[in-house]
Amino acid sequence: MRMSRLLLRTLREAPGDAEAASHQLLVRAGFIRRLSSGVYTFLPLGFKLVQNITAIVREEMDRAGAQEMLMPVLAPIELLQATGRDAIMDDILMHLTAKGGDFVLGPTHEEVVTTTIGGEVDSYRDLPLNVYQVQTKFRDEARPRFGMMRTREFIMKDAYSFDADAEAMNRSYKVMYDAYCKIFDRLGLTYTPVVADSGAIGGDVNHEFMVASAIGEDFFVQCADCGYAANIEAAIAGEAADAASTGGGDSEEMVVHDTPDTPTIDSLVELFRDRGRDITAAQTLKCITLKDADNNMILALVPGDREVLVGRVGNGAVAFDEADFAAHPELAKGYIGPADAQAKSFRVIADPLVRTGGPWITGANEQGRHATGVTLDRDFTVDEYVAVASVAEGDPCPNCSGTLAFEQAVEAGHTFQLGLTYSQKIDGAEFADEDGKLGQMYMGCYGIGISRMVAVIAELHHDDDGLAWPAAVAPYDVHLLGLGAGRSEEVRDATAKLYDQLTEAGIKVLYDDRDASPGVMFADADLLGMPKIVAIGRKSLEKGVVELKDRSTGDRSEVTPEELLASLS
RNA sequence: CGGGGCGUGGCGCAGGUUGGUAGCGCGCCUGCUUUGGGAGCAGGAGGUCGUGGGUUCAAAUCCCGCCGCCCCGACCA
Repeated sequence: MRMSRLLLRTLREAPGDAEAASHQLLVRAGFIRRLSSGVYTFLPLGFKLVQNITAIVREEMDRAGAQEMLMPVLAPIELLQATGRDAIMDDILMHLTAKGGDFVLGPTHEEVVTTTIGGEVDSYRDLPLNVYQVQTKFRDEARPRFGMMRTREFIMKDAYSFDADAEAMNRSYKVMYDAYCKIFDRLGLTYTPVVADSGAIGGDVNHEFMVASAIGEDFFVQCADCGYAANIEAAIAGEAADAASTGGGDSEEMVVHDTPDTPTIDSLVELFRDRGRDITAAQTLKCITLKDADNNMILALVPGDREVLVGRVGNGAVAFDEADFAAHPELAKGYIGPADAQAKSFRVIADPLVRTGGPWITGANEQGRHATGVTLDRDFTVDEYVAVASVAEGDPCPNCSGTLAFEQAVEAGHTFQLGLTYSQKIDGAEFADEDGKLGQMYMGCYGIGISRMVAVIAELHHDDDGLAWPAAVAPYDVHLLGLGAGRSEEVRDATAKLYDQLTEAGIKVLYDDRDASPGVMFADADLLGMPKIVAIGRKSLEKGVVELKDRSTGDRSEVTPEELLASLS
C-alpha cells in the first residue's frame, strides 16, 4: 500500500478527552475515530488489525471443530422474555420497534442460538456440535470507557457448544479452553485464566482470560506458589486467615460510645484515631442489611476492611435501598449492629472471619453511637456462616500455604459451562437419546471481544513514540520509507523497486512514498508501529544497503536488499 | 444513576472574572527555498464560539433550561 493513497491522517497531539495510552495512540495513529460515546469507526489501518485478529480467532475456532455461521443482530424481545433476560439485562439492552414487532439489538446470543440449534438438532447423533460467529454486539453500557476498551457497539466472537450430557459438555469446554489459550498466545498477550463469577450469563464453571493492565476494570487474585487464580468476585480465601483482634481479649466489656457523624467505616476509624485509640478497619464489624427474593431480611457480617459479596448470599439477595430503610425506621442506618438482630427478624449470616476475629467495634443500633468490645456468642449470635467477605491482599491461598496477591486486569475472554440453563427455558432444545428418550442439550458459551483486543494489544505493545504491533496482527509487515525520494530519483527508484520485490514475495508493505521530510516519515513509522521499518536514503544507497529497524526492540542494522528479502520471506 | 470537569476552524488550546464585530500552535491550500528524526519564508482558505431562551444599545463572555463529551464511583456477557 502506498501511503500517498492511504486514508490516513496522523495527529501530533492526542485528543484531549483520551486518557488511556491505547486510546490516545489508536486515535493519533489514525486507526479509529469516535462517532459518539462508545461508538467508533475503524479506519483502514484499524480495520486491517481487526481482520488480522479475527483471522487468528477463526483459525483456532475452526481447528477446534467449531463451525462458523451468522445469526441476526435483531432478536425478538419474546425470545429474551422466555429466559427472563429481558429483565436481567434490562439496563444494557437497546430496543428497537419495527413492523415485525419489538426487538433488541443482540447483546449476546444464547437465546437465539439455542432456538436455532434446537430446531436443527433432533438426535444425539447430531451432537456434539459447536457453532460460532463474529458479529457486532450492542450493549447500552452505563459508562463506555477508554476508547475501544468498553464500547456500546463492539465486535465479538461468540461460540456455543451443544452436548448430550454433562460429561461431554466438560470435554467440549476443555477443547474451547485450550483454543482460547492458543488464541491469546498468538495475539501476543500475557494472560491468566481465572475462576470467575458467571454474572448475567448464568451457569456453573467458568473462566475469564485476564490480561494484567493498569487500566483494567477487574481485579483477580493469584497465588504465586500453586497458581490458583480467581476473580476477586469469585475468590475464596483459605481458612487460616489471620484473626483480626482488637487486642482487648475475650473479657473486654462491651461499651457504647458517642460517635457522631460516623456512618462509614472510614469515618469511624478516623474518629477513634482522633481520640487517641489506634484502630484499623479490620477491627470493626461491617453489618450490611439485605433482603432476598422472598423479602426475608438478612444481616451480613464481615470485617470492616472487606466488602460483602452479595451474590454469595443466594436467593436473589440485594442490599437495602432507600425505600427499604424508610420502611424500617427502627434501623439506624450507618450505626447498625448485630445485637438482637434476630429479634428484628433478621437472619444473621457471617463470614468465617467473624468467628476468628473480635472483639468487634460496631454499630450500637442508635444514631451516632458505636459499641466496642462486642463479642460473638455473648453480645450477638450468628445463624449461619457463609464465605461472603471479599478477599484481601495477603490472605491465605485456599489450595496451599501461599498467600494471595492482587492483580488489576482486563477481561479478554470468558468461557462458561451453561449446562441446561438455556435449553430448559427455550422450546425445542431437545433431542432423542440412544434409548429414544427426550433429553435437553448441555451448553457452553465462549466469548472474545475482538474489538477490545485492539485496545488490549495496544496497551501491552507501545512505547513513548507510538504503537508496536506483534507481527501476527500488524496491518503491514514492513513500513518502507523513501527518505528524500521527492528530490532524488535514485532513492525513489530504489525504494519503489524494493517495494515491488517485497510485495511479490508476499510481504505486506506499507510504502511511504509521500514527499515528506525524513523526520515526518520516521515519526509516523514509529507511531503506526509496523514490526519492521526499512529506510532507504542517499546515505544508505551509497553503501548499497537499507536500514532495518525492529520496532519492538529498537534494534537497528544495515542489510543489503537481497539479505532483507531473504530474511523476510 | 450519583459526584467532578469540559464544549471556541480538522486536532490541541487561549480569550470569559472586567460584555464592545474571535486569536495562537499544529494541520490544510499556493509559491519559493529546504531535506537523514515532526523545515523556513511569503500569501491564503476555513469558525452558527454545543443548543434554546433571557438580560443588554451590544453576549464566546452574565443568567436559566436542554444536549453532548471525558474522568471517579455504582453497574458491567
